[in-house]
Order: sequence, then structure tokens, then C-alpha cells
Amino acid sequence: MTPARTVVPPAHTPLRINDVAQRAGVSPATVSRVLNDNLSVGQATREKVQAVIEELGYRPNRVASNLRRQQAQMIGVVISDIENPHFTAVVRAVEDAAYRRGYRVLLCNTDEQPEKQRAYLGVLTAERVAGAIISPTEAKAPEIGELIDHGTCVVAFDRDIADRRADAVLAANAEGASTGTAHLIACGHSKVGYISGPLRVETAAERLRGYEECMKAAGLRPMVAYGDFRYEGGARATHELLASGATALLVGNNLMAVGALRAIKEAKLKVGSDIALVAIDDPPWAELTDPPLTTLAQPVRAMADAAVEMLLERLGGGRKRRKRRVFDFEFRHRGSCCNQGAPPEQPATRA
Amino acid sequence: MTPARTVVPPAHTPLRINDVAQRAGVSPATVSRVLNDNLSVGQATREKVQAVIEELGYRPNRVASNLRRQQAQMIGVVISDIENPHFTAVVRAVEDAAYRRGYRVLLCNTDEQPEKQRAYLGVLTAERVAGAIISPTEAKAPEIGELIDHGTCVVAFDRDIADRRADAVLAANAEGASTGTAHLIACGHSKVGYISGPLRVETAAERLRGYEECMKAAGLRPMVAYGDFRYEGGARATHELLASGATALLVGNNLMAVGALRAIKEAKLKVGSDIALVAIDDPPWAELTDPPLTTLAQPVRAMADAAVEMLLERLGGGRKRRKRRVFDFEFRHRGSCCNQGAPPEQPATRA
DNA sequence: ACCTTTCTTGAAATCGATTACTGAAATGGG
DNA sequence: CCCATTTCAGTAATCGATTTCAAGAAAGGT
Repeated sequence: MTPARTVVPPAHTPLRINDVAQRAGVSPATVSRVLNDNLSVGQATREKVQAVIEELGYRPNRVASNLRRQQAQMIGVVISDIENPHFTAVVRAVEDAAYRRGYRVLLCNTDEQPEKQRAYLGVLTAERVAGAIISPTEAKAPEIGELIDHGTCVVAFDRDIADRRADAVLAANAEGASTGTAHLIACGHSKVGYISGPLRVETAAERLRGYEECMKAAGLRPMVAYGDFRYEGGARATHELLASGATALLVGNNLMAVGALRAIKEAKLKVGSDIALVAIDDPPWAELTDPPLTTLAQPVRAMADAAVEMLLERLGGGRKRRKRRVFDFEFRHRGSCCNQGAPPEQPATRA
Repeated sequence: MTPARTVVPPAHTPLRINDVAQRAGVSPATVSRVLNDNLSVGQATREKVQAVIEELGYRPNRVASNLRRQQAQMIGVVISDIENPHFTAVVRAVEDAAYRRGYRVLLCNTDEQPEKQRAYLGVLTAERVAGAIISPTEAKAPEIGELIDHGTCVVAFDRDIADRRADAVLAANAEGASTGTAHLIACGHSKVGYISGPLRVETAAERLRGYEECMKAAGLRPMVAYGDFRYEGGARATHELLASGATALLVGNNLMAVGALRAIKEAKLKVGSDIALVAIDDPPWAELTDPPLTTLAQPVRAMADAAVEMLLERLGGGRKRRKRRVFDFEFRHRGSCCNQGAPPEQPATRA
């Protein structure tokens, strides 16, 4: 007696398109056509095949499909730090848009290490991803050119790419930093320090430029300390600037802002009254600190959406010409910058 | 005159292993052996092939390789919210470990939507990923069984999986919530509210259980409001509990804690004096709020490392038996829970 | 009834790397 | 010097889905 089992046993060898074809009494070509919504399949055949697919729980092998199609339905996201809320938001937006279009997201976290970036760019080439959104640690990476040579669409995010075939979504970093600096000066501070990220990173260099230009225009001496765009570096740089007598600080990104707040607390100083603070980036907790943090917010979500849109436009084959968009920062005045309530004058974001 | 160009032109059609083989005067099999560090290749041949690979800038097509090997060197990470620092830390740890072992990370963000989770689990099956770390939105998902049937190694993270073949890394949620509740009661509160996540999610249900048991043991009436594990829901639930007269709140996760703090501010109340707060999860900004937030921290990094370790152990083929690890919460006493300085008694994490 | 056009379907080639199998050359022992 | 063993390298099959090409069936017009 055979056991009364009609269900398919948990196949240890996954089903192939051939198995489905045989069971449905058609050719694998037909099954493939059904799977890909190809119209030239008879109604009856289509229904039978779909029934068999359902019944067997068949799942096409995406790897084989990708090989034949010569492209993986995948988007690489190359960022420097997934724990930075700024990039987290980017990843979120990309994932969202990609999912809706049937693309997967390959996450590449470079930790600001040029070597890791190089390795990951190689991976993207090897995986034949359809597109990539890249926030490069180094502006010049020959691997990016190689990636584009292989036919991958590339959008630079946050930081520009030397290759002229890549699209770009950037922030007006110099202007943003300049706005923040101007505000602190307008609050009456002359010893305004700047906590910069590593200059190798484009955003860091541009923000520094904005800060320095603004200071010089006001006839003040720039005071710069370098962090690493992370907590520890931010704390270290803060200690440094406090030691040299700074009374106001512009902080280069949100992670270093956490470090700065910790360092200021350690130094038993009070933000707002003892030391003024403006931070670049606007993390979700900015309004929860004491006092709430004055920030320069990038419209991250809009930027990320723009990047994905550019990418999908290219993937759809719609556009050939290069596209670049620059977004302005938005100044969010809260309590950490001036002792007195409102700022002397609301500065414009663009000079 | 031919231009003095010896460099390879930017090949629009990527090189194949055959091109390399021809140029090196060997068979593709040999090139493959060189690529995969197979020892049975002569020193001279190996060097020649490597030189040609270098010269041509050849990159093996990983898709083809994956097809032949019947497995993608890829780890899927299925989480509910990449913008939640808790999960961000997980992704970070997984990426780190995976990168070192030559695996890629496929990011699957489910947004707590069962449907999206189902879709992504199907994707993981179709992509033939080697392993997956899953924080399921639903405990019972037949797709997980299917994934395991296909030979993928699975580790449940944070939330358990019904399938008995999966490993698991969990937190002692009930005990943690109980610890927090007990502390608030010990501070003198009797109207202790709990802001829960959606009960469909296992962690939410377990934490609620811990809270309720503790309240009942103290002879107090539980006061529960339900959020969505995100900002808005946290704020809404807080308003609700404040309206019903709660004087202390245990908040179910860190995102809802942000919402709670915002709501409390809106209600013009002061954390610490007007309303006591203990939050589950310990985000980086916990110590920066006013007053600093008392939290129940999960050892996320250690948990994620454990999960990856379990996964790689399986992938290496080392282990057959199922493994489960449960981590305790760590109580971090800061200022948001009691008006008076130190807690009456330091509660133990485990009952 | 016959020819043209359209619609379905199948056979077989293809994507590019890996690997089982096989044979040749080299090495070593007696 | 010969046979056994090892090392090295090539041939060809393979992974599983897609797609080109071609053929057969059905439909429609005269």
C-alpha cells in the first residue's frame, strides 16, 4: 500500500522549470512565458500551468534567470556608515522604491575605508547589478568607471563622482555650513569653532570651505578641529576646541554632534548658555536634547527619492543625458545656538 | 598610423573566462582553478593567468558562478524597520561579519507588513541565498519553512520562528519588561502605564506579559495603550495614557520613546518630576535627553554577533543540532524614572 | 477549397563559470 | 630502464531559465 500522501514531500532538491513543464504537459518555454507574463500563451494553457506552479509551490531560480538575462534585478547601495541616521534614511528610501519596482537591495557599508569601498565596487561589478547609488569615500575611484563600463547605471549621492557618465544628487554643503556659521556669528560669537570630518571626504571639505569663507568674510580667525564623522572623533574634537577657548561650535554631522554633547556634558558646561551649538544633519532626536538642537537639515528623503528616480529612469532606458541635482539645507532654529530666544535675524539658506 | 594605445578599450561586453583563457593560452578550466585558489595548477601557469587577469581587468561573473555552485554567497537580513537603531545595529554587525567571510548582504525591510515579509522570504528562496537572519513579523510563516526546505540556513533574531530547524537569538523580553515595571512601582508609582507594540509581533506580546504579571503581582491594575513601534503610535498611546491618569510609563521600544517624549512635551509636562519614564532599548541619544532616559538595553551587538556566528557555523557545515540563545536586558538607570536620585533598590534583571 | 495571416507552442541554443572525468607528462622507486 | 604514482591541464557536461527560430494549428478572406 502506498501512503495516502498527495502533498509534495519537502523537496530537498528544488523544483526546476522542467519539472513544472512535465507535470503540466507543456514545454519549459511555455512555463517561462507564463512566468514572465508573456502574452502569447493560450488562456487554457496559462491556467493549467499556473495551477501546477501553485500546486508544486514552484519558485523560479532567480540566479539562472539573472544569468540568462545578463543582469541582476538588484541595486547596490554604497554608503559609509549604516549607523548614521542620514544614510539609514537613504537606504530606507532606496529599499522602498526598489521593492515596488521588483529590485533587491544589496547593502555595501564602506566604513569610510577606501579599501573596503574598492572591494565593494568590485563586488557590484561581479554581481552585475543593474544600478548603484554610491556615496563615495574617495572622489576618484577607477572601480566606479569600471562599473559603468560594465553597463551599470550609477548615481552619486551626497558626494560627487569624478566619472562624467554618473548622475548626481548633492547637497549645497558650503552654503549650508556658511549659513550655520553666519548664524552663530550673528548671535554675537567671535570664537566659532568648526568640527570637521576627514578632508578626504568631499562633504567634509566643502563644509569646511563654507565655514572658512564665512569666518574670513567676518574678519574672524577660523578654529578647526578634525573628527572622524563618528561619536568619538566628535567628542575629541570638542574637547580640543573647548580647550582653545571656543564659545560656539558648528558640528560637521549628526554623529559627531552626539560626541560633542557628551564632551560638553563632561566638561560640566551647559549648551545654549555656556556654549552655542549648531549641528549639520537633523536626526530624529534633535528636538529632545536639552536644549533642543539647532540644526541644518538636509532633505534626505527627497534627495534619496530623487536618486532612485534618476536610477530607475536610466534603467528604464528613458534617459541618456547626465543629470545633477543640488538640494539646499534647511535651517531649523531651536534652542542650542543662542541664549536669548529668537535669532537676531533669520539667515537665508543661499547667500 | 595606429594610435599608441596598448590599454584595453572600455569593453562594453564584459570579458568572459574564455577570453582570459585564450589570451593566456590555457583552457577556461585552468583559469577557473586559478580564480578559486585550486592548488592543482602549476606555478608558471598560475602566474601567467594571473597576469592576464590583471592586464585585462577581468572580473568573473558572479551570477554564473552562483548558478553553477547552486548557491549565492549572500546572506539575507529580514528586519521590520531599518530606521530603528536596534535593527540598524543588527544590520551593521551582520554586514561586518559577512564582509569578512566573503558574503554579501541582501537587505529586506518588511515594515512590519506580513505581506511584504512573505514577498521577501520568497525572494530569498528565489535568490538561493546561503543563509538568512530573520526577525519575523509573524511567528508562523510557511515561507520560512519553504526557505529552509531549499537548504538555506536560518537564524531567528529577536522574535522566534515556529519552524524547529531554525536557530534563534532572543532577548528575555518578559523579564526585561518586568524589571522596568518593578522599578517604576518601587519608585512609588501605582498608575504605571505600558505602551505596547502590536501584539502580532512576538516581542510586543512577551513584553506585555512581563508588564502585566508584574503589575498583577503588585496588586495594581494594568493600563495598556497600543502603538505601532514607531514615533506616531508612541505619541498617540502616550496621550491616551496621560488622559487616563498614568503617572509613570514603560515604553515598548525606542522609536515609541521618541514619540512619548514629544507627546509629554506637548502636554507641557516634565519628564522625571511630572511623569516617570523607562524605555525599552537603549538608543545612542538616551543620555542626551532632559533628563537622561532610563532604559532597558539589549546587548544588540553581542546578539547580532551571536546570530552571525550561528549562521556561519551552519554554513561551514559544522553543526547539525539546533541552537538557541537568550540574552538578558541590562537596566541603565538614568534620570527619567525617579524624581529622587538613586532608585530605591537596584532590581535584578532576572526574577 | 485554398491561401494568407495570426496565434500557440516546442526544440534547441544560450548565458558564463565550475567540475567530473580523462589523459598526458613528470616524478620516483626498484 | 620500466612501472606506479602523482601532478597538471583540457574536454565536455552541467547549473536552470530565457529566447530565437520554426512549425503546426486556427482563423479569416475570396
